[in-house]
Amino acid sequence: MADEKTIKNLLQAKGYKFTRQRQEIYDIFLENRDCHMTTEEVFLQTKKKGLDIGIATVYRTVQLLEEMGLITAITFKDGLVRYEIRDEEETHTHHHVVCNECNKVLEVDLDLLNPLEELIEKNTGFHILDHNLKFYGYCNDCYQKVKGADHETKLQASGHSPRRDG
Amino acid sequence: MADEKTIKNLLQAKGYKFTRQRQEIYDIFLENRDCHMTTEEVFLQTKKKGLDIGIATVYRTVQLLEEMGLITAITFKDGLVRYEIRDEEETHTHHHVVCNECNKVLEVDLDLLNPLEELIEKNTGFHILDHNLKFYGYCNDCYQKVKGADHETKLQASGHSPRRDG
DNA sequence: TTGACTGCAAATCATTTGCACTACG
DNA sequence: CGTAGTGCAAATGATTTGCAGTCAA
Repeated sequence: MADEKTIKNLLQAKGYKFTRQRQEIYDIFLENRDCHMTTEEVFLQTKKKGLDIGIATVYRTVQLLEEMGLITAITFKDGLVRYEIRDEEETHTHHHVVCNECNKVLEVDLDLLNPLEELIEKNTGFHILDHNLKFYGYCNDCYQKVKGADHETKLQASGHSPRRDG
Repeated sequence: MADEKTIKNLLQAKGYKFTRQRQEIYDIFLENRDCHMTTEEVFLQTKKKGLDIGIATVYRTVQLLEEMGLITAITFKDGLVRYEIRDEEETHTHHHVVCNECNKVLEVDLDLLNPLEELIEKNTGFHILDHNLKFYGYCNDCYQKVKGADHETKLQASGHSPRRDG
């Protein structure tokens, strides 16, 4: 029971205190397994559930959970940091496919990078711990639209929605 | 001469005006082929060269250059957007290896994702245009240091330097 | 009891924008 | 000339932080 992996135990094992807020925020990640949420979105979830947590606490907790390895941060081209629950085993084979137009995110699970890491270690002298692979393009829906509107490339005041890389 | 790929021609071909500032900023990228610069850093380069360009213009120009495909944006775990010159041919096989400790960035050039994109397209219905692969770990120097200081994991006020993902 | 945790509001940092001015075409 | 581009300073948006009050251990 003491070594059961509840956030309570995990927090206490690292010398942190277990609080109502930390439990509630972690729950939100558990309840949203397939979502990539910004801190703001996590905060909105707490509101929706009628929980009373300040946004500063959400920021602090989300950082703490990431530091503890319970969630993972990702940044897509819109530049916002998003978080998702981290599955120990799956982590290394879990990649993202992102639509440049609507920002929809799909996940793919393929193991192809592990052997590669060895090669990189040999070539660079780096001690590789992790990797991060994202594919960008258009989802089927958006591709249909974009394909049509492709003549006469935008001139000046184009709506640059998706920008930064990730 | 008219179809030579100078920024002047490239800009004008897209209906943009050619200005001193745009030339000078693009030059900075040409002169810093192996660097991944934040907009701030590009701005500092202009200062160092005694050029007179406002930071807002640097932001605007860097976005323009990215939109035109002349430079590429990348975000590592520190959350800052960085840019580097884009080499048409190399782009698709150009990946980054980043040190979690000192943020040093190495580049590796390996073609292993192109065949994979087809597979992803088939499985997801996405129309893939690009991908982005980063490896994180410790460079040899930092690994030596970290290896030693590994007992007694940080308790509370730990210095969380590298954070967000990319 | 007491120091870690929280909430708020103010502060900070990167980036964007409004507007008057400048200069490319 | 007319409009896109520029520079400045103010505005914005995301995230962080100082501090006084709260609560877990």
